[in-house]
Amino acid sequence: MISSLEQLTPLLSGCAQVLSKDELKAKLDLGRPLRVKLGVDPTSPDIHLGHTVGLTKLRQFQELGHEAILIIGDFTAMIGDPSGRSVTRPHLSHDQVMENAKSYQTQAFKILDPERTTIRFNGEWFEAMGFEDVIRLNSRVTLQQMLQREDFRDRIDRKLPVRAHEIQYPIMQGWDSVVIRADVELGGTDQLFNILVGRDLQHEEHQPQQVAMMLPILTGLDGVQKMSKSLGNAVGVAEAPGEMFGKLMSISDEQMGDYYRLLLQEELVASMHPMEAKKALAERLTTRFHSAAEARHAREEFELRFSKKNLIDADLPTYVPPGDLSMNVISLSCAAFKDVFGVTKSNSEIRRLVEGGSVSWRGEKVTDPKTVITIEEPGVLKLDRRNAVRIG
RNA sequence: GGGUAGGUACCGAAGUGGCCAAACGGGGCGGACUGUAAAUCCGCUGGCUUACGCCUUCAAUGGUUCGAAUCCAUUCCUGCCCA
Repeated sequence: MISSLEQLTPLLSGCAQVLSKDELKAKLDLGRPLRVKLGVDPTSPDIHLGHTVGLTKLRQFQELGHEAILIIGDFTAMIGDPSGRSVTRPHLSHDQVMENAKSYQTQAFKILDPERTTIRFNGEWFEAMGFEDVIRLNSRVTLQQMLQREDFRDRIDRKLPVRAHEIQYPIMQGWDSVVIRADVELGGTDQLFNILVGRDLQHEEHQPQQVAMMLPILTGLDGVQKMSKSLGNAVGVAEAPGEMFGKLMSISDEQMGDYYRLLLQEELVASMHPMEAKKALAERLTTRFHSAAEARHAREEFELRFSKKNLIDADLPTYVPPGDLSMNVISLSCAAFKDVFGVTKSNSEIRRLVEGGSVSWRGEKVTDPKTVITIEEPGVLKLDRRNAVRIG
């Protein structure tokens, strides 16, 4: 194992905050592999780029010879982390959670080294707890402590409900640290409070306290909010290469620096044209989760379709209408959306698209919803900003 | 348990008997412009219908009325104050 000082620099890079660096240094000086914890709640079946920030840091620890402990919060997922939320999360059933957990693991191993990863489900210890144990655990913290949290504060100020179970979340996350005797816990900056509760509980249990390592939060495609599947602004690691590339091309220039730093672990070259920088980013990330060839292809397709606006030569899905060769634009579009993209849109929705000038047939805009399209020979039907199909 | 203020579309928020599919703002979608960036401008934003129009929606259920998001009753939910 390389010296603690040599490890310290790469480990600290990219961190938003570390409590404390001295403690981390001291732990590294112990000369043994550290137990590094990262918790994820499988609230949806897919991991997105936001998750990969922490996973990548964890991978870095692994490469330096430390022990990665990935906590799958099968139990905590049912409660939902109130961090950064202004509303109570919906409950998930345990079955749903376990289903999600499965794909989470496989996707997490796109980044982590499976050989050197310990996976623990926190249901393992929480399910075994009786009410008495829960009460005893709760007696370790004060309500005032829990209410210090900004998101609770905020909700109280805004006169929104805060459910009693929500304040359990930090306690549970903290207890995970006690159970696995974590040396370090990784998390986004919004996890600060939860991670500190872990330290408190470890102290109560007469354990050495974990170091809190906070990574910056990756913003989603909207450029404002934290990347999250439920906000619909996420790029999933299992998404198709073309999807992934395209989504990454839609991030704002302001976000690019963060994306470079947090996902590629390097600095954005300021002199680069933003569009080129973005294409490079998209291609590299697509390569990471797919392959260089697929990423290359995604880029070429993107340039063809969106930069050159050449839909004719683009690699579009084909839709063959079942019977009629003459169809109303709306019916045709509706069927294409459904059969090709699996998206069900109402006729009204499609009429709006048509009237809004989004739909075109063989390069000609169709703005009259009454238009009947006659398919004499194959052609391209553009549906909206990003979707088009070849008909015939 | 008592008092009190509330529950309106994705969110915030008007509306308090007909002119309400419901103002306004945000968000979202589409268009123009572009680099699927930002900014700006324009349009759309319950469903069905070529259309006249019809249907479902203002926490839930029942009622009053020619007519209800609006009035009444009951129920459920939330905030605040008191105990």
